[in-house]
Amino acid sequence: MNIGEASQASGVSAKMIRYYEQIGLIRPSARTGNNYRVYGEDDVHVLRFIKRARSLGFSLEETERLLALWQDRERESAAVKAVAVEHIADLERRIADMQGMVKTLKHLAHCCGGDGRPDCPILEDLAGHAEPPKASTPSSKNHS
Amino acid sequence: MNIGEASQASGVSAKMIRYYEQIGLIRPSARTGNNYRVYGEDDVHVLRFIKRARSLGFSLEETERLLALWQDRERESAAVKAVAVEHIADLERRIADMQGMVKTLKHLAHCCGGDGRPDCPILEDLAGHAEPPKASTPSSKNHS
DNA sequence: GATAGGGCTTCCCATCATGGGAAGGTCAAG
DNA sequence: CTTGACCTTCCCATGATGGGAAGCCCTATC
Repeated sequence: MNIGEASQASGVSAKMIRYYEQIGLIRPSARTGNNYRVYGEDDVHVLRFIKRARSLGFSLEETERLLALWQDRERESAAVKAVAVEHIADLERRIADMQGMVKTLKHLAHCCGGDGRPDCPILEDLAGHAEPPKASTPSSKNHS
Repeated sequence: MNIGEASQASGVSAKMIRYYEQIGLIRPSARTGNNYRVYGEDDVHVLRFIKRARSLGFSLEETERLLALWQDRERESAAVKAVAVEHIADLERRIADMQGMVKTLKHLAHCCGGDGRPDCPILEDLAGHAEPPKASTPSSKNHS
């Protein structure tokens, strides 16, 4: 199997497969005479494992740990669970942060007329109790 | 005011102040004879505005738009609200994504014994219906 | 006056995971 | 033999931030 076929079969882009190899997440694959990478079914399973882990939000580092545990027949499921639980906590922290933002923003947006007038509680919040400066941003932005 | 003092006063690191200047988010400040950047109260207000916007999750690009609107006396509050509303939608999308992950992970973690035995539904989920390969990850990781 | 320390300057590099694209080799079909 | 679709490596970009080096400047202390 070529890298393109492995990519198709696993859903991981060829670019990423090479990258994973480069950072040592997966082993360097075998090569054919023309220097093409060759993959087998096992490799595709590994790639799918990685893809699934990524889709659950695990970092590549965590994915590496999970991959190692997967291969270890002597693993204790507690070790796997620990990785998952920590990740859940991280996700929940980030969710809470974003929910805080949403709450504030919704309140401000609710209070904002959203009409043709310039008065805007959103800007007032961002500004604190300060007046806008005369010209603080580069007014002439010739970015072509 | 030096950059260090402006940093103190605004809560934005000196490094970031220079960066914001570099990317054109804020104007290049005046300089003293010794080439030090000098800031005034207005600059600090702008930095605080940026900081507050960032803390609400706005990207620097969105922050730039908000900053421009802040300075524009002729703005329509609808324009500001539009930026905010779009950002809220983005946050809610990301929150929903993460909540999906959390839901799945919690279920899996709940089903996992978390004990000394190797059986683990978390790994089973990640693996699909595949068996772990003999050796897919670099086993000897001499990363010092 | 010399020296030490702290602040400032610029410049380069690292993060994390991914994509884009160039330059060049290889293969299969027409 | 050409064309097109692969593959290879290498470099660059993203977004927002931090780390750190080399070198200049100012002030306080001895």
